[in-house]
Amino acid sequence: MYISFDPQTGKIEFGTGRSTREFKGKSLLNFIDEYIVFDLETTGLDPSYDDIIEIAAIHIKSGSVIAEYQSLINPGYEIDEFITNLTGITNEMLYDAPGIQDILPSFIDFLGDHILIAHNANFDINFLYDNCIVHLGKPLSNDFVDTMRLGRWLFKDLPNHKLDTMLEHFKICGCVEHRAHTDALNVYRCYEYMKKYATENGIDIKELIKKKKTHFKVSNITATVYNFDESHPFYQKVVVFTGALEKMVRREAAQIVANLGGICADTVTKNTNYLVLGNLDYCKTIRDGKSTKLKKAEQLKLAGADIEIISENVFLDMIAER
DNA sequence: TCTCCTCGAGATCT
DNA sequence: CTCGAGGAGA
Repeated sequence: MYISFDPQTGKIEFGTGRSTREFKGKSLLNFIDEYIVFDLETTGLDPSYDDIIEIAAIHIKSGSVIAEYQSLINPGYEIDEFITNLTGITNEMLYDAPGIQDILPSFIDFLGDHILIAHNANFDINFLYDNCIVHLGKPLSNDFVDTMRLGRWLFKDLPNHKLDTMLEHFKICGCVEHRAHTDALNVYRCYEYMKKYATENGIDIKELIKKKKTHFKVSNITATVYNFDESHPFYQKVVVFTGALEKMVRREAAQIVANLGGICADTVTKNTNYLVLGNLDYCKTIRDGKSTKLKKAEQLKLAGADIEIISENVFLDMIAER
C-alpha cells in the first residue's frame, strides 16, 4: 500500500505498490552541532498497516539537551501482546493517551526545520512522513542523519549495526529498552560518540566514501607470486574482462591472471590478447547483448589482431590447476 | 576522467 | 534502504 501526495492540490492518494515519498528529506552523513534525535514505538514494522504508540524527541545543541518532547499515543485499538512484551507499553497505559492527530501538530512544531537523527532513520522518518500527510496534509521534509548508516562507515568490522551492538561497543551503559525516550537518548549518545571518534581520529566520512568510489581497476592488480609458469597461455598476455562472472568476482579472476604472469587491462585495444566474456544479460542498456568491449574485440579480430574471445567456462579451464 | 544508470544482496526498525 | 559491481556516455 502506498500514499502519494500532490503539493499543488494537496491531494492525497492511496493505492497499491511502493510509496515514493518524493518530498522526503535527504539522508546525510554529517556531524552537526544542533539537531533533534528522535524515536518512535509502533504497533509493527510497516507504516501502511501499523501505528505510532509512542513518540520522543530530544533537541540537542553543542552536546547538551535544550528541549524534550515525549508522549504515549493511543492508536485507537488494542495493541497485541508481542508489542507489550517488547516495549512494556500496555493497553492501560495507552487508554488515556492522546491520539496521533492531537499530538502531531505540536510535535512537528517542535521538530521545526532541524535536522533529525535516528537509528535506521528511514523506519521512523517513513512512519512520521505518512502520518504527516494523512493528519496534517503535508509531508515531512527535514533532512536526517541515520546513526546506523554512520556506524557502518565508521565501524565496518562490527558483527552487526543494531543499536544494542553499537551501544555495547561504544561502552555506553544501558541497553535498548524499546521505549521512545530512553532509545532516543541512547541514539544521541551514539551520535556524539561517533562525532568524537571521527574528530579524534581525523576521519572525514566524505573522504571515506570518495576513496571507496575511486573506480576499481583490474589494471592496478599486481602479482603476489614471483615464479611464473612461462608456458601458461596467459603468461605475459593482456587479458580484459567484460560482464559479470558467475563463479567469482572480477577482482579474484584478475588476481589469478596476474599470478599466472598475465597482464590485466581495463579496455580492449590492439594489444589485448584475451577477452573473457561474463554475463551481460543484467545490463539493460545493452540492446544487442554485446558490450562495447565485445564489439571492439570482434572488430579487432576481423582486422587480424591476436585476440581471442573466450567464455567464462573456457577461462575457468585455463586457470584450473593441472 | 567523471556522472548516471540497473541490478542483486543484505540489514534494521516495531 | 543502502551499497557494490558493472556498463554507458560525455
